[in-house]
Amino acid sequence: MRLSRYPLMTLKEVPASAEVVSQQLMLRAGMIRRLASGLYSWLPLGLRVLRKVERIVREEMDAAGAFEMLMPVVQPAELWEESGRWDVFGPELLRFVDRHHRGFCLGPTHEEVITDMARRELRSYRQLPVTFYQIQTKFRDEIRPRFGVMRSREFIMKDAYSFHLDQACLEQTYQRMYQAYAAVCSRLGLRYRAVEADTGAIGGSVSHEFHVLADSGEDAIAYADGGDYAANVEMASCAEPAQTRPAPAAELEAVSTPDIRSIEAISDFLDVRPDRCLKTLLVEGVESGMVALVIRGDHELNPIKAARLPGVATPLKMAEADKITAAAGCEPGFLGPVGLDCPVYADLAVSAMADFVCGANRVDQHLRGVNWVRDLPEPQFTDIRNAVDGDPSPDGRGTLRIARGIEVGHVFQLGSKYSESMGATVLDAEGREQPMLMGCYGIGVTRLVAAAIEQNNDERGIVWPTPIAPFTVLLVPINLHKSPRVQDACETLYTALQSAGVEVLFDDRDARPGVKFADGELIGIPHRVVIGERGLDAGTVEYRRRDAAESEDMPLAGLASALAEKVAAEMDQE
RNA sequence: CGGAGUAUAGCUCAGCCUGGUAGAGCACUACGUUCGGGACGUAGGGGUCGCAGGUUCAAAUCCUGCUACUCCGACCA
Repeated sequence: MRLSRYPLMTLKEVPASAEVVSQQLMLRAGMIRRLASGLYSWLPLGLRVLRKVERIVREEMDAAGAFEMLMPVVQPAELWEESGRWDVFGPELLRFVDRHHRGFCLGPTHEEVITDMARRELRSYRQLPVTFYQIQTKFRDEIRPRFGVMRSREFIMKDAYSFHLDQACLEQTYQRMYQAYAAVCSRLGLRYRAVEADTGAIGGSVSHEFHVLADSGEDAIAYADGGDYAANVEMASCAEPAQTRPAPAAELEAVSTPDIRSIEAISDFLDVRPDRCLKTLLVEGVESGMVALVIRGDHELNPIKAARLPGVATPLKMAEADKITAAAGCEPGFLGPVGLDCPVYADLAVSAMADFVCGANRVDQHLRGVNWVRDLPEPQFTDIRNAVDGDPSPDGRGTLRIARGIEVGHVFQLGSKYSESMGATVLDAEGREQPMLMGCYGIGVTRLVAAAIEQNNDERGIVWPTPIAPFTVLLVPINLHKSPRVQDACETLYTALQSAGVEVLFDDRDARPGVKFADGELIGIPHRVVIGERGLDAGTVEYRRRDAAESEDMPLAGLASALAEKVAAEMDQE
């Protein structure tokens, strides 16, 4: 491609609205432009990358034995009513009516549509197992779209759905998909982790998320440094504390703590460490009442674990301030479990605490030297906190570390959730009707592009992994329009690279070299060749990898094939 | 949805407090000089100052309402 004819739309300045590097660089490199909140156009340069990611995903899906198809973006409301999700999905589902007043939605995912297809077309166990996938636009009316293409309302997803007669078969395909996802991530050149995950709105039992590691990631993941355990922090279970509870040593006493409401404040005020304090939270109960959740002062409540407790409303909802005052007789800052008239759950770590500090359920007062059994009955101890760095791994092997991740993929064993509600059955070998078991598997294709940038950039711009770079070789002439020798050498090399199948970008613009170098680095082309009079005298050109600090000379003779080899070697680096 | 903030040229922003004929840098057009790390000169084009109303002789500037966007808290590929 000749750059003089290519619509390269780079920006010198960072648009004010962009907050994460991937978004800044995608805008600056001219990959995307914003149309409205959470809606982006892909410019030619960005689309080249997107298509490459799609191609890799497609290849891995095909290799895993899945069949590509394409389903509509617009879906009829009836299907969603059948599965029961029309009422459950919430405002993220963009709904509308057509001219005949029939209800529709924009597909945020396609379980309903594929299950409808499956129940019509799959009648016999002999047709199973089978997996279908599509690479297609999804729409989710996110409350707050953020980070550019990373969390947009319209995005491209690869979604796959598998159908089975029995659990063993489902597990087999699940494993195969899991492997395919791992292959996609490594072919893309990404550092990633697969972790156990919550199933959320999609439903089902077993699920794993694939996270690209990046500090800007919205999720926290926990992984063992001495074993295989890895889970989303939402899911990571916490073991019972190793140490047993010491015997009470201090007297129970009430202390005046005027306007001291947070754990931090009370810890400073009384000079006790936060891990000697209790944090008491009131949440809505299943019926009108409330439930108290007690965790150690330095820990965080895990809302997913808490919502699973009997008697606690799902999803978890913190009690309103006025309800707390009515029930406990004080404001939220002074809550404690002593004398509280409602069910109390305390975290496992709390069971090992003695002589602790907690709120007195009276304004401006806390208790210190509090002990279970002696001062108040033991509550039910259970796991309700987030795992933290340094916790022992739940499987007993190694210590947990916490890292930030961008969720780029999610695989689920759905079981019969959709096939039962929508009547998707086949006849088994004995001629009996059986609901099919299903798996579903999603990859955020547009998000993968952003995640790749998030992980591969420097102060000058993007540093593309070769397999998804928009072009693989950048050809920069010096004084192209004045030197016939440079012009000849460039034209020859350009043609040779093209016939060697290399995606070469030839910067034949009438611009100064600095501009060309800056643009080339911004858009992240992995290999750069500079051709000038200087080198031609010696029969060499200057070569530099995008991620290298220094340039090196390469002989002009045989250059095209040497470069083609370099590129090919990096194309498939699993 | 709650809280905070912003809206002036294609982009980044100044001007607003203290009302008086719309500004800078970058980008764009033309010509010239320049040409190995985002050059320079000269000349240009481009704005109903988010929208609507009000106060005033006079509003980008003060007041009211609306809209859009951004940021902070509960969802997800």
